[in-house]
Amino acid sequence: MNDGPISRAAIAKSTGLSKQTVSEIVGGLEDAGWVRETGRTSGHVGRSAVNYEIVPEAAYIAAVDLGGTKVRAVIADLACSIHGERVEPTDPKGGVAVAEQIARLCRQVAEDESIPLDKLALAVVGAPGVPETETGSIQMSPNIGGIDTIDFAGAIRTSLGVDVVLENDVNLAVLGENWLGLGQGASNLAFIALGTGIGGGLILNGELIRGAANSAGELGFLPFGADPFEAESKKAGALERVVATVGMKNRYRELSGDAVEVPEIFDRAEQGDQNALTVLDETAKYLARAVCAVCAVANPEKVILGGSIGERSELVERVRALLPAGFSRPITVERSALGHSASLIGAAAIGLTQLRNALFGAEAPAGTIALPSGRTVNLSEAAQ
Amino acid sequence: MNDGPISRAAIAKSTGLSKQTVSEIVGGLEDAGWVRETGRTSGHVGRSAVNYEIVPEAAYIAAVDLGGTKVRAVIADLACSIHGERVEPTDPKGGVAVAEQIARLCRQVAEDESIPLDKLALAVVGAPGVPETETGSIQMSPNIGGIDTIDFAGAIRTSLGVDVVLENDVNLAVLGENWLGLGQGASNLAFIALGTGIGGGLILNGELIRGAANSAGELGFLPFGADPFEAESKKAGALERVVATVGMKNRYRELSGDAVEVPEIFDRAEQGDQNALTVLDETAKYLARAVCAVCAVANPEKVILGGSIGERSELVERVRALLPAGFSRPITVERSALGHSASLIGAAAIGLTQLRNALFGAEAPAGTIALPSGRTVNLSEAAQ
DNA sequence: TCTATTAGTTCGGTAAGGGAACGAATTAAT
DNA sequence: ATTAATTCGTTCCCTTACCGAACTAATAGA
Repeated sequence: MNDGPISRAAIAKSTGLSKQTVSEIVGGLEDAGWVRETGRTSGHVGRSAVNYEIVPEAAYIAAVDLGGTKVRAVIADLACSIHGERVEPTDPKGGVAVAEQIARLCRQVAEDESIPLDKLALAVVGAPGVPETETGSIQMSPNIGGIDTIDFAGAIRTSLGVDVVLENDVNLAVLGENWLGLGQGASNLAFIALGTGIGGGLILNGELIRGAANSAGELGFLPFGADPFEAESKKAGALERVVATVGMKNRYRELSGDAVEVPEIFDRAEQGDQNALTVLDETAKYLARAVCAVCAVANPEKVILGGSIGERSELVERVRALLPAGFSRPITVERSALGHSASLIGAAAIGLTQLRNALFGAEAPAGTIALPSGRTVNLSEAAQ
Repeated sequence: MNDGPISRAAIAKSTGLSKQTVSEIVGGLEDAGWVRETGRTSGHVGRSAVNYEIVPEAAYIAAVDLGGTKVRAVIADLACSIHGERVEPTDPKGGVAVAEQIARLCRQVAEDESIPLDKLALAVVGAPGVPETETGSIQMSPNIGGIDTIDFAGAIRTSLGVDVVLENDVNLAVLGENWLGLGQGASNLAFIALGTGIGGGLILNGELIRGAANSAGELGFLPFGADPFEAESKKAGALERVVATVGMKNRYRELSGDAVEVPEIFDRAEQGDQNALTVLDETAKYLARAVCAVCAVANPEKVILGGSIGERSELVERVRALLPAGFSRPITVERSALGHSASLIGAAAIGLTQLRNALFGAEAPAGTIALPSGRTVNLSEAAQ
């Protein structure tokens, strides 16, 4: 379904439904307040047509990106436009305190934008880790305390009064890129996020892949980098040990003796520091191998790199240069277009898809997005 | 849908359809000859019910397993029973000759079993390599000559006169294991076949994963084993170079000086040959890493090992022993229950699913199987 | 003003299925 | 043997979702 003013005749043409069926459906939606008239066509031969548009303020969803350091919340309307935004440092108390912080942020954004809370249909919360649907908790999320032992989704739900969906942030990122980023139209897409850790999000056959235990895309456990059968690798993941923040810092200290943060390593590399360049080269090599692994297993059309480290063009270019040597078929690698907003946009994608499927007929299976891509400019603009 | 004699009332209960709807549908199928009455229930309180069963001989599909050395063809009826089997060495002329061989084998099996050819609805052909839907050819299949440049599917189709579906053999194997093997009920399942090469088949979200270019599961290109960015790895695949038949033979020759075949290596290992044991240990380690890689990316519920090398319990046990050291969550690894028949059974699964969906309503998306698992004993028996 | 063209409605019809009532057949209890 | 309880299967009518054809309405351009 495409958005924007559209006449019933045009809907009939594009959907293949007959004119009177479309008239009936549109009539129903109009009576229910979901769509409204918005002027008429003119200019071409023949009778002018009445145009309809979705009533943006008919329903809203909240999209939340919960990170180890920051929480970010926005509200999106039915027409897929963003309204307002709030960012705060993540409450260090963790657990219920974070749940309440998220609920409060959503309420505040709604108030900022004069959106009545009862029009809020759903909140989608993205976070690092493995959300457990049964318990409502989030496992394996070391940077946010106490959310692995409580019904985190339930706590937000109780405080905010709307349904809550939890999803892994990298999974959301791949949905975001699929909707508004560089993966548009791809039904087989991978997103690899490299930052504090390394994680992957996968869309295959047009659907988000979560795996049997919601832990598909745990690329940190790819069996190379460090020795995969060593005790330390069992905890941290063989690849994650060497390729993510800690691994890069360690490696640079090994080479240079300096204990510096990752952005500093990038800066020094730019200034020609040989040790920093070595670290980047090595990291790129590992990242390239991770890309190869994902392609060997899943064969996506495109791999998008993101995360605070993975989105650095220094790395993306190095990876691009390495890949032709390692794989028989060419692999398309892109730098994330949405940056750190990919997850937030993905959260909006899930929420809006669910909402719109409920209204306009649920043709799409869960984990698939079918949203208009044209008019959602302000979401893309919100990206950076 | 479950098979076996079943009353209309029971169908109504299990499908949720109303009784009269079921009566209408069953009536239609009976008129068309797809189902028939088969006695009545008795024993419990209440009126006795008329039972219906599928008419097995109403339609058939052919399942073909095309390998580098042998072609195997069977025919399955609508009730999922196997009828007849023929095996032949693969025609070394390759190309059209093989297509005609397959068509002839199918005709012969049909004749053996007095099955009229016009009841044959479909032939599903599994082969190593990457089938191209657009051209009907099979790419990357070095052991069977000339099938990458012709319309192989079309050639079979022309000669046999029925629709032909080509599918990768490992993809079929995972479908086979999902239907009648050790992966029953799993909607996230992986099959890794290790033999001449190494390949993986993946079912995620209940659907077969083919990837963007039909080459998901090309595990030979996993970036470890040999140096992944070396020229040789680009052709053969870094992992395939060291883990499959040729790699094992080379490694054993390196260690011992003897150029022997793989089964001989296994025999010598059993007799305590230290070099042979080393080769097995190393191969197991690589295989375990491949399992880890698949689990890190796709997180299947279970990984099934097969192929002439991968199905050896010596390897399966070694892999099982290694895995707990390499992965945070336990990974379930099984030895293929269906052995070299997994692909054939998968081919039957695809064919029968397609056939039955066409008849009984196509609720299931492509790449999903929804077949009865109980009564298909003779297919499982045909396995070894 | 007339005409081609496009928009939208009215009217009837079809396919898939549901709900309720009811007759038919069967076992179990009296 | 009769009756009650239970289950099977049908009949009748309803709803939902859709389509096709004919028709009316509006508009640009000749």
